[in-house]
Order: sequence, then C-alpha cells, then structure tokens
Amino acid sequence: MKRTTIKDLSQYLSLSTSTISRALLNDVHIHPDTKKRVLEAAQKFNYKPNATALSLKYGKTNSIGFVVPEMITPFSAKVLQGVQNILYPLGYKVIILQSDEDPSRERENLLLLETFNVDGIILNLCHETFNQNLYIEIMQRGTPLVFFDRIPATSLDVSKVLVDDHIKASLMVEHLVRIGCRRIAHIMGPATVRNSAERASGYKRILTKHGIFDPELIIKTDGTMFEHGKMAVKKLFDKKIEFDGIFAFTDTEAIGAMNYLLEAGVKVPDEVAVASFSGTELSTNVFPQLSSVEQPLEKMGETAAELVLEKIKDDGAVSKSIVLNAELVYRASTLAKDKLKKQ
Amino acid sequence: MKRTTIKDLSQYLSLSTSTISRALLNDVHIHPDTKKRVLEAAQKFNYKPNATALSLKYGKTNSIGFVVPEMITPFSAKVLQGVQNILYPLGYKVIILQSDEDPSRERENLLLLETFNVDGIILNLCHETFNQNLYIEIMQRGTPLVFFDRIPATSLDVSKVLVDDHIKASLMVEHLVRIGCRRIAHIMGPATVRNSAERASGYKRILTKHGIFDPELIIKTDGTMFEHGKMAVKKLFDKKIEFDGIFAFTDTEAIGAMNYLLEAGVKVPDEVAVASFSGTELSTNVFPQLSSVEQPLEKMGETAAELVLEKIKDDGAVSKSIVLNAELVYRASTLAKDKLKKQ
DNA sequence: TATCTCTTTGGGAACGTTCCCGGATTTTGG
DNA sequence: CCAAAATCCGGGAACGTTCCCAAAGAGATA
Repeated sequence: MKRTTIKDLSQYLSLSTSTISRALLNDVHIHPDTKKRVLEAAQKFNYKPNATALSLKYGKTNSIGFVVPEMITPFSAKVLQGVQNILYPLGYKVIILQSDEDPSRERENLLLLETFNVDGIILNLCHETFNQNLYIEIMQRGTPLVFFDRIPATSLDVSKVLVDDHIKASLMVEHLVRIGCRRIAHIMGPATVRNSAERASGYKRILTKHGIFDPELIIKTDGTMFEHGKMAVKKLFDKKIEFDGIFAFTDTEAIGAMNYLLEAGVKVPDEVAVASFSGTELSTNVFPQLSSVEQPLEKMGETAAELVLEKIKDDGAVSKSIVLNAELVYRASTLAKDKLKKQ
Repeated sequence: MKRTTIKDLSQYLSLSTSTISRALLNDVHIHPDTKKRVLEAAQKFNYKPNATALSLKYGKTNSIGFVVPEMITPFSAKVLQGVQNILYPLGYKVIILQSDEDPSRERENLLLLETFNVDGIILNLCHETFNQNLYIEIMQRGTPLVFFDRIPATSLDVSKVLVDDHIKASLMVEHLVRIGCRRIAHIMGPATVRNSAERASGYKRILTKHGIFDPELIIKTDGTMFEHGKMAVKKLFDKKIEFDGIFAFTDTEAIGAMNYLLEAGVKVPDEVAVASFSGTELSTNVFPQLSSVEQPLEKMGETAAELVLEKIKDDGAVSKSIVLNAELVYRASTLAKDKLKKQ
C-alpha cells in the first residue's frame, strides 16, 4: 500500500515526470487536456506530494522547534497555542521538546532539533547562561533562535519577547501594600533565570520604599511548581517568620502556597493575601480566585512565531526585543481587609 | 554558513563519498588510517548527517504524530511525557497537534500528519464516529494509528490503551454512597465520546443498586474544562435540584464545580462531596484535595508509544487493546461525614 | 518553401545519503 | 612464484521532487 509518487503517475499516463510535475504545479507550459488527465489520475490514486523530498530539495523542513522547561502547567501550553495559531496555517509543523528544567537536557534538545533540520527554534530557557555559547553556535550555523519569557543575557543579540517583570512585580506588590499587608513574603523563582531577579527587585524596591523590607521574607526556590510553593510556606512556618501576604513567582507556586496555608487552617485572604505572576486560567480556577499579573501568553506565542518567521525569511533581519503589556487583575485572594491579627 | 555534507568532506580529503560514508558508519571495509582522517575532518567541520536525506532514502521520517483534543490541561501533557519517555531515546521526534475538541479540525490534523510522512500517529479522539472512515483510510495507506483514553467503536481493529471506565466509575460512586451521600449528581462528559457513556453507566448502576438513582441528577456537558464543571453546578442550582455529592467526568470539571460551590458558600465535603476521574496533579493541588480515579497517564503514554512502535516495525502486527489499572484515591473532598442537612 | 516563434513535452541534474558492484592493490597459501 | 583471497576504494543508482535545457511539432511570417 505504498504512497503514489509522481513516477507512478508518469508510468500510468505514459508521460514524463516533468509533465506531471508541471500539471500539479499549475505551470502554464502545459496543454489543458494533459493537465486535466494528470489531475484526474492524481485524484484517483490519492497523490500527495512527498514533503521529505521537498525538504531535501529546498533545504528547509517547514518545521520549527519549541523548547520549554516543562509542559505540565498550562503556561507553555498557552504560549504553544499562540505559536500554532501563526504557524499552522502556513503549513509549518511544531516539534515540542521539554527540558525538565535541566540545562544539559536543554542542550540535547537543541542539538537534536538541529539534526532534525528545523527552520527555526522558539525557546524558553531554563538557565540564563549555561547554554549561551550553544545559542550563538546554533545561530551561526544558520538556525534562527527566538526567546520568550525567560531570556538570555541582554548582551546576546537575539529576537525575544517578554514582559516587564520589574515594573509589573512592583505594581502587584504595591497593591498588596495598599490592601494593608505589612509583612509580604516573596516566593522567589529559580536563581538561574533572570526573571527571578527582575521580579524580586521590583518586590524589594516597593517594600524598601515603604520601609517594610525584610530579607527574611524572601524564600528562594529551585523550581516553579505547586510543590515549590508549598515548600516555601513550610519554610516560613518552620522558621516562625510572620507574614500577612505572599507574592509568588508563578501561579502554580501561589496555588501550592495557598493550599498549604488553607490546609494549615490559615484564612486567605483574611490572614494572608496571595498574589502571583502568570497568565494561565489556573488563577481563576482556585478558591479564592487569585490576583495575578496576567501575561498575554497566547499573544506571546504569536509574537515569537512572527519573529522566528522574520528570521527565517531573511537571516540578516535585525533582532527585535518585543515587550508585551501585562495586565494586573485583582481577585479574591487579595481582597482589601481591615487587617486582623494573624497566627 | 552552510552545513557541511559528506560531499564537502570528500572534496576536502580527496576521497569518494562512499569512503566517507563508510568511515562514518563504522563499516569494516575501510583502512583505520583513512577512517581516522575522516572522523577528524568530520569533527573539525562539525559534520552532522542530514536527517531529511535519510528520511527520503529510507522512507521513514522518525517522527510520530500526537493528536489530542486539547493541551491546556495537564492530562495530555502527562501522557505526552510518557510518549516521549519511550520515543525520545530512540531518536523519534513527536509532532503535537491540537484538535480543539473539533472533529473536523482533528481530520485536518490527521491529513496534515500524513503529508508530513509521520511513521505513526497516537491519537486521543474527540468524536467517537465522525472520522472513523478516515482512520481506516489512513491505516490502509500505511500509517499506523494507536488510540488512548478516548477510543473509537470497538468494531474497529486498532491498537489502543485505556482504563476500565465502567468499573472504576462504579467504585468511586460506591465510595460516595459509602460515606453517606444519597443525592449524587453526575457531571457527564461529552456525548460524542464513549467514555462518557461508560462512566455514566457505572454511576447509574450503583445508584440504581442502592435505589437512589434519579435521572435529574445527570448533567450533560459538551466539554471537559473548568467552566463546564461550573456550568453544571449552576444548572443544578437553577433547577433547584438538591444534591450532596458530585461525581465528575474529569478533574478539571470537578474543580470547576467545587470552586463554584465554594464561591456560593457551600461547604466541601461537609455539604457536598466531590469526586472525579483523572490522574493529573490537579487533584492534589486544590483545597480540599480531590478524591479521584487516578489513571496512570504517563504509563498510558508509554504504552501507546510501544504499541505504535510495534506497528511501525511490523505493519501486520496484531492489534492490541491494553487495559491499564487505575487507582482510587480518597482525599479530603470525600471525607466520611455524619451527614448534616444541606442547603 | 524556408525560417522563426510558440507551445508542449522529455531528459536529466540536483538536494544528501547509503549501498551494491566492480576494480585495484595487497596479502595469503601452496 | 602464481593464483586465490582479502582489503580498500570509487562509481553510480536510488529515494521523490523541481526546474533548467533542449527538442519536436505546429503555426505564423516572409
């Protein structure tokens, strides 16, 4: 049950492969009758062009790689959605690889994509510097690389799409202060990505401004999942550090933290308000609903896809850094309160 | 900055492409010195074999398609994880496409994968019968198809991996009865997939056995997301139907329902117990934690990948239906209670 | 009628790789 | 020392497609 090829058609119709090809490609140099015969035969035998052969001929595979630290949370899934919105209608396929927050796994993934001959790569990195040289090499070897969310050192000349972590974090922390929090803890992201530092610096700036900064309130984590949020709160409890608000690096961490609080009998937001930084629907699908910086994730994916297409079309295209706006949405987890004494 | 090919190396070393190829492939018919020279040159110019050329030559692309109704919830992501556990080490790439619960989109996806020449397809369908003929055609044209979770009509001779929906649903509903629920609502899955009917029949069987079945308590939905769970509870409220337990088709629906209840001031599990059918980490990352039928999703993906590999190796391989076990895990959302009067 | 142009078709190289086949050289065995 | 065998290498086809080039035939023009 082999797939029919142009050669099959040429034998069936006693024509050359050239003629078949011309008929299929709407070439003008062909007799209408011949064209009709070819098209009918193609229909009859369900001819479909062999994409692999075309890839070989034209040196492009019409595929792009999408490399993310994980695919379990809706974060990457939302971005992917945007990427596919753009790429799918153009006939591109997307190959997805997960790095499991492991830079050496990320390295393998990138090299694998290179052997796959992808036309471009969209990447959310898992370590700011570890693979920096590899990024440069890959781009030099001709595969465009576009970053989103977690980006490499600014010295690298690459296209990227991001939000202003510092500003948006500041605004959300400011909100926590406004509703009456005075001991705001920060569940900080992994030290290996710059967003962690950016958001933490926004947090620190606001608290310092109000004279309520306390380094004890920063809990460092080495991941971004539910359990990391839980562990962070556990640490605060263990160290008997008092707090009445939490600003978390991601919504998964915020939710992990919140559930841990609820299970410990702590009321949210009455005793502890919780806010996060994200953009997935998780924030509206918990109780109480979560205040968060809503990044336009789908838009982020679309933008990244457009940037990589630009680079594919013209490999000399100037690199762009696109900063998307993120919206602050205040929900039940940070309801204004006449502060009650906690714990 | 073109990639180096065997031809480049052959010119550089004044050898034929045959010899280069032999050296690279560890052929025995080659002089050790020659081999050494070639390997060094390959290293020097960072030679990497062109996967596209190999695909063309061998008629296989070393890629498999993964088609799912959606990728936003962790469900598909967990299965994908399993798929990649098996396929990644073997050098296969996975191409992921989302059907958005739309059968005609699913159709497009399958046809696209066919033009991509994937070696096999792993599919979670979104309509039991709509694309049945297409499945048959695709398999006849030589691309093996393996199903998981939502499977086609049993008359179709295909490999598939699933759990026993009826039994497991029965057991979970039995548990709800055991803890004291008497008015158990069922948030039923989409009518277009057989799992919905299977789980609903388990539900119905148990309630009938206990003489507490009431058709009013079945709420049909046309999706499996948070919002469908919410809408279902809203319907129950609107119709003023009393209930003290919920068995939901998925954990996302269960969580949507639970949050809606909590926001309405209904206590879970005190007034309404909630149970679901799933296997993602969402069930342990809500408050209260959710009792659910935990499907071994990663295992499911691994099994599906193995099945598709079998079919790739030998297209006459006999089709298998593998039924995986699912574990019932009881958590806080169905704590045994001395029933209080509700609402 | 001879030449020119236009239309339609076929031949074949190219993309990068493997592998079969045959040829040249060296080694082995009697 | 000569034949046979082993070792090593190059040529070229094949995978499926496009596209350049050439050729054949028809029609047009002088």
